[in-house]
Amino acid sequence: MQEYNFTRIEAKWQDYWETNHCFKAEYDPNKKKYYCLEMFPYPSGKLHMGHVRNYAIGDAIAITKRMEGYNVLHPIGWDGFGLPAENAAIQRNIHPAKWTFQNIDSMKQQFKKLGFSFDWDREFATCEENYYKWQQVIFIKLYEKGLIEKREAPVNWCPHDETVLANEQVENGCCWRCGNPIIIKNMSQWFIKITDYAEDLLKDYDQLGEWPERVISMQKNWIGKSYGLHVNFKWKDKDFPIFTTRPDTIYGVTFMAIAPEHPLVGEIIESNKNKDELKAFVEKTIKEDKITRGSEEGEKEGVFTGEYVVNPFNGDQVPLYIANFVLAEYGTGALMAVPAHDQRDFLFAKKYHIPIKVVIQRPEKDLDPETMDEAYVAEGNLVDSESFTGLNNKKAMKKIIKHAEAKGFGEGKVNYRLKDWLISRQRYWGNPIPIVYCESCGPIPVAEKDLPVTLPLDVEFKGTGNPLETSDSFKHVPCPRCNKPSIRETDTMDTFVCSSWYFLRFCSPHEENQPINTEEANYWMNVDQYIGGIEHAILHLLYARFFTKALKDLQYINIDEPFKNLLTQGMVVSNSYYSQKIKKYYSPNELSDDKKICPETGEALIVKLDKMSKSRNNGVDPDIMIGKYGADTVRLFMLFAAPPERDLEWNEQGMEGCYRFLKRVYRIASDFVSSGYGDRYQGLGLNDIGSEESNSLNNSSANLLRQTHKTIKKVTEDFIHRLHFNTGIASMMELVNTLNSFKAESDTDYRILKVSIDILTRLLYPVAPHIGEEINRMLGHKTPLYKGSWPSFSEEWTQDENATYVFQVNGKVRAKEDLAVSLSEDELKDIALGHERIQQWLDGKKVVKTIVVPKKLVNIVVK
RNA sequence: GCGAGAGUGGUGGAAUUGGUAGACACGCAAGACUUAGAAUCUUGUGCCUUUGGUGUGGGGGUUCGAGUCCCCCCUCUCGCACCA
Repeated sequence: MQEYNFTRIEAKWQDYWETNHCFKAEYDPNKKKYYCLEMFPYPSGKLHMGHVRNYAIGDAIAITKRMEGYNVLHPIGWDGFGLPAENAAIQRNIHPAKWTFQNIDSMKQQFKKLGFSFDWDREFATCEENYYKWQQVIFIKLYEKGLIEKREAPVNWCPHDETVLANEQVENGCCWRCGNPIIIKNMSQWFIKITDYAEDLLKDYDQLGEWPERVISMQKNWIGKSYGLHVNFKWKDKDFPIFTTRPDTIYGVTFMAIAPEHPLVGEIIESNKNKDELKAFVEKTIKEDKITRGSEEGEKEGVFTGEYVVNPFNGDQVPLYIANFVLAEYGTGALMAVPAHDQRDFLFAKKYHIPIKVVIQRPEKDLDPETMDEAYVAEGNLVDSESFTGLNNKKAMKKIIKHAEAKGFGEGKVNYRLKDWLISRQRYWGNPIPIVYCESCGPIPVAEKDLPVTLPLDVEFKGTGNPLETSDSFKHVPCPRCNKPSIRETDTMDTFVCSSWYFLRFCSPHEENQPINTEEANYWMNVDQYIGGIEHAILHLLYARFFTKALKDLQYINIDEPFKNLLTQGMVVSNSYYSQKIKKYYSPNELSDDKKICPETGEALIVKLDKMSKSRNNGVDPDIMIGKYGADTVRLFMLFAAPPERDLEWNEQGMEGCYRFLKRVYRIASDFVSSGYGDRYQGLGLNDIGSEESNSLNNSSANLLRQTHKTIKKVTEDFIHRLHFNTGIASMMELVNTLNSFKAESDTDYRILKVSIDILTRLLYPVAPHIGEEINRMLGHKTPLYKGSWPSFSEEWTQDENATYVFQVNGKVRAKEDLAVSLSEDELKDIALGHERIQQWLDGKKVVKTIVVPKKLVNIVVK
């Protein structure tokens, strides 16, 4: 018997796959395609277990689909631009490009050691000229189409990373990357008009296949569509527009509120005698960070401006307040307030003694501003609303909007919470925005023949300011149109732009004349299965959906949605051990066996499950695990321990279990080979077990044959239809348990054994490919499994001859019996009723009813 | 507050259509082999007062039968959150 030597086996097959380019995907319109893609990694330097899980899932899918006969595209590349490279430059004086490519090299080695079936011939990094050049071309096309513009706006500025951020990249008022609070600044910046596509983004969810409900709901939430009335109030002679989703309450407006950041604020407070006081309030509020202002507990504050605004519906003059809770970026930055029917307005009115006017009365007709202690927000009939009085408030909405439209002071409007995507970044290690500013011509795109605009080397990384500003050779260039000395844009693009179309470039990565080869992209797209972390629910997934739509409108492709099916895998988590006293996370290896006591202070440590990370000191190094157990075991465990969408708890003992399983598989196969029967049955397949032969089998080989068919059925269902690898693997373990105790004696037994091991090998291949190929070769197959086919089963052989019937009395199990499935309902009934153990329970009772469920149970109902 | 998801043995998890709850694995226990250990193998393992009772967060309901369907409640995780 040979030992399971994973080191030798894995090196051998990895070498074979690489040398023979086994997973190279070829464009062939005559073949049915399958595009399997995992979110490409940021080259941080080392793979972590989260990566291993992500790619183990994707690879299992890719391999299965190949075996099913699809032409599979399974590419890999690198999200090469980004801030960590620049930070490394500042801290360690290494150029971002060098740092990035070194990291790519080492991660690539790790990928190879894991044996993933990527098409390495399509590999690229977004920081390579041949990629970012084409992104600059796309930028210019979008710019020329009016989908990109530069404008002055209040934007999110991260003082720590010294760059602006898109709305999507601010979490709870903090930078998504470094976690420091952001501040709002007015700056002139580049925006991509994603808002033009808000409606398409909402509409096309129905083109998607399997997407997690929560991702869609998060996106819908983010886009934030609402219907309402855009109406012009009047301040002095000026229009004072607001947006409301409650036009039915328009006659109940008793004050107006405006955001402190609103451009009209200066003018409004100009003539006030308490001007300085008002100014102080505005400045104080703007300075407060977003978290305080946005929190629920945050006090609602405002100041009266001394000005009045006129309601165009009834001519009412209502006081105008500047209030801290009004958002400058939503709607028009000002709002109408109806204290009687909006809780926030109600609290504000009470605080500042503003009148309350009821315009919706509930059926009891008892609403009275004097006695109300909260706003009435339910349905009712309008009162005090001129010609609309008496109408149900919901029905009145449309009529009120129509009225405003007829009178010309307002219109029905759809409002979105989604803002345009701010893509400027004041950083070096990103794709340069290909624009030159000329004094006479204005902003001019760089000519395509001069692309790409490359990143200069004569820059300094000082840790303050944009390093590109320090490069004279980069900044000072002639105008592309008139040749006059001009200044080049020094902002680079948000790295999320790079990841918004990489899946399209994978379809034709070597295309030399355009960003995307339309024919090939139309063949491969869309991505049939996309796999990645939930953290990109809004960011990357929304941007990529938008980009796909915009590129369709530029006629590069003919599809609306990039990702047909999305799988968001859970995190890999493990226990973290935290000492509160010395504020330190311990690695499990530093602790004694019970892991609960701090070795330095003796206090009880805080133990909890956390996402694996460096900062919590609870990470497990994939390299060490691969060295100890082999890539197949590591991959198998990642798939076996939990279904993909759930968080996976790291447990090295679980790894041991998977390792034992593979060793057992290997032993069974090598025992068979050394039995001498291996050679005799070369080429023998499952379907070669003839029906005559199969009818004359003894019990144990008939069982094995049946279980083999059943395992194919189960694994097919789990791997292909449900993507629940854990249960498919479990059923293979059951088969192995049977094989383990199977004693082959006759020639027929050996034939069945051979076929069963063969099938097991093929089912195992997607989740443990090295050992799969090795055993396949050991069994004498000349064709490697990567060219093999997915096994099929015969339905007939998945059916047992006998089933364990449960006999119940009044729904309680009282007896069990193995019986032939061919028995009729009446026969079953008789057997159950005549059963000794059952009769005890029938004694003195009357049988009311008997239920027979084929192959399952007989339930006798008695009184 | 709104939205989504989850709650099953000592642990990870299974039960796809209402039909034996706990597959598979870990752990644990006993045993075999061994001078001993490691490895491997065998057997057992929800709980209890065991011819039986009880059990899928809690309470009710539908049904011959509920982890699964319906109603109410509790807890946890994630996302959004003054969105006018």
